[in-house]
Amino acid sequence: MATIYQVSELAGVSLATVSRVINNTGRVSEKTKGKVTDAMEKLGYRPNAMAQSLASNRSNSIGVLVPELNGAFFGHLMTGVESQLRAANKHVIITASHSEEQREKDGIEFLLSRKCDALILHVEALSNAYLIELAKGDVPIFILNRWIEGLEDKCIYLDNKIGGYLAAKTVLGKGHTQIAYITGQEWKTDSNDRLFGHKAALEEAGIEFDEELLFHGNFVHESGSHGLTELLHRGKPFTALVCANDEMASGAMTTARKLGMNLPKDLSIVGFDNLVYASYLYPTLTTINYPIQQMAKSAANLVLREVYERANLDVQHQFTPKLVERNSVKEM
Amino acid sequence: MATIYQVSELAGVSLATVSRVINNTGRVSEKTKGKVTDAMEKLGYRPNAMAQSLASNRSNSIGVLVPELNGAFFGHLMTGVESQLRAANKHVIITASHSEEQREKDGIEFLLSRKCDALILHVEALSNAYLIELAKGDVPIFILNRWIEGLEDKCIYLDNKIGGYLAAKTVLGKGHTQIAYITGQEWKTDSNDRLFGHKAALEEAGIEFDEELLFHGNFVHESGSHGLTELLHRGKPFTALVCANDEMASGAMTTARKLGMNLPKDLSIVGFDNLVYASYLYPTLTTINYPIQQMAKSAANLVLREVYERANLDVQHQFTPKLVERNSVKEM
DNA sequence: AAAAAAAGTGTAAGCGCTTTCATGTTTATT
DNA sequence: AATAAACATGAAAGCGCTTACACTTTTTTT
Repeated sequence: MATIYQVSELAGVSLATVSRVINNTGRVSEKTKGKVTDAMEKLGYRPNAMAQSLASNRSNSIGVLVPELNGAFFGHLMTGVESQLRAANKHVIITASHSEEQREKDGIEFLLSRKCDALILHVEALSNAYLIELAKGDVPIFILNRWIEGLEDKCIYLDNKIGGYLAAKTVLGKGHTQIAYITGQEWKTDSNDRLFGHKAALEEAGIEFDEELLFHGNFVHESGSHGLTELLHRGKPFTALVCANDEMASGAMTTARKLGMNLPKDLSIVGFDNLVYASYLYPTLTTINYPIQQMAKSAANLVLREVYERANLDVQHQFTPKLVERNSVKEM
Repeated sequence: MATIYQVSELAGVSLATVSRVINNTGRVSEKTKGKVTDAMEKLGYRPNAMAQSLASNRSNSIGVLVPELNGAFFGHLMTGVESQLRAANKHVIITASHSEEQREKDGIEFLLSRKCDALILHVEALSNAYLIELAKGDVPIFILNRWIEGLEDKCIYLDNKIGGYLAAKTVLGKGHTQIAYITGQEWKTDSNDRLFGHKAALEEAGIEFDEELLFHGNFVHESGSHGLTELLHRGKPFTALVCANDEMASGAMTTARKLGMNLPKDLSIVGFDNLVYASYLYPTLTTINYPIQQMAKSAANLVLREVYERANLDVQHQFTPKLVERNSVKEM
């Protein structure tokens, strides 16, 4: 592999000049630039990213921490970040944390040791205090899908309350009044905000929220199944079920069918996230769209702007979810 | 950030000694090692990965190229690779190519410029010749989901022929004789192998393969929809439809339902891949399991063994798909 | 107890680049 | 034509680490 030294020799200029043309910094005459690019071409020269990083104290890499590498949701997140950053010739180092506090810490430590210029984090178990402390360090961090007081300008998040409100409104609007709800983990703000929105819509409609119609799930398919079974078992009637995410909604659908229910005739269901497969289900699932890819792009742009001083990048901090109406809610 | 120099000073030893304890190379007495680790601890020292790479000519990073970052299939691939490599304190740089030849080349070039120690590639558009040439370069490459003559020991792949055979056997075994087939792109070996297996099973059963019952899709949801519409339109009757992957199968299911068909009563369907959502569909989809995560782990182990000289790692080159029987195929 | 081998540690030369500062060369200004 | 400003280039000092080699000390062998 050719080095910058060989390029400089072939071009008949100094190292410094070659470096200038590589980075497009400082002044170089057109003529010299031509000689250098020719030499680079001829040698098939490719700068050594490690040496560049060491010398410039920039690694041009951005660490990304997500709970899982698989899963439709995080797939879109990664796609959004990677495509945007790659276009700027930066690269992403992705690692998974499985939503466990220790693994989230390890993941961050790992990315930090890799000398990332910035971190984009989708963390759930770590406390606000920890993140605020982390943000004081040398490496800028940006937080996806979470709002933290004091770190507002580092956060990109969705208004889950409105989402929860919209979901409830949908079934309410179709005349349902007996509405069950399957929520996610209590310690996740997403869960709480969605539930908060749900309750607000209920209250607005003059319907009292009934704890008996609430099941505490954990955002995975199975918990949607268990949830419906349990709710049915409690004996309190309901005509609609809103789930805090699509996965649980699909779990509930599977179980409903197993129990011989006819959907949406016997039960209306709405989800949250709008995963790809929401429209593959039967009936196709009415849900709340989570523009995660777009949000991830915003996060990438934020990094580009704050860390690499790129201009004219459009960054939006708060996003608003929208209803995606399909066929899983029937008119009463 | 503390440097190795400060550690050596605090510990009262030389740089070389500190380096030895960091890397666990060469000999260091227990006593000295203790002093060094204490000093590292006290300073919160974290080696600068860039400097290490530059000096050792090892980046400890492995490049991974996949068509998409989202999508259930590649999610599992990435999970398999990342978890295994991360455990070995290596890190992965993931980039997406969208199955286009130029972007696959660009992706590889990009990873190479990052000084990856090895590349794990899931490429589709690049020719065998190109890959064979690439393999001659300095950076070892490993190929996932493809078998290339001359690169056998760099490849980890699935026997798609058996998979196609199994899928056909399933419907055949239930008494179906009029079987339609939706295939993927002709230039993808996966498509061809699966179709090959399909035809073999048919032949074995004494059934002639009918071109009229074959639709050329492209592995995405919509093409399953179009496929079924078109096949139905041709007028040739069939009681079973086997699709070259689950995505197309789910597309076909959506359309079947839209046309008022009752599944699996009016049409039996089988897929391929066993994506997570295959069991969320209605009816739950009978399909062929693609152990991609396990295969990805094998690829990671292969890298660890070949590039980082780790021993005792279990590497399997060829995998055999298995049938996952669910409810989308009815007994004739 | 002397010789040989092994163990433990340090010195110093890079790895391939960026960047500051100095210097030489043009071009514009009066 | 003399002077100042702007432009173009090079020399050299690192960035934080690894590693070949040399050297000293300890242990083993005879």
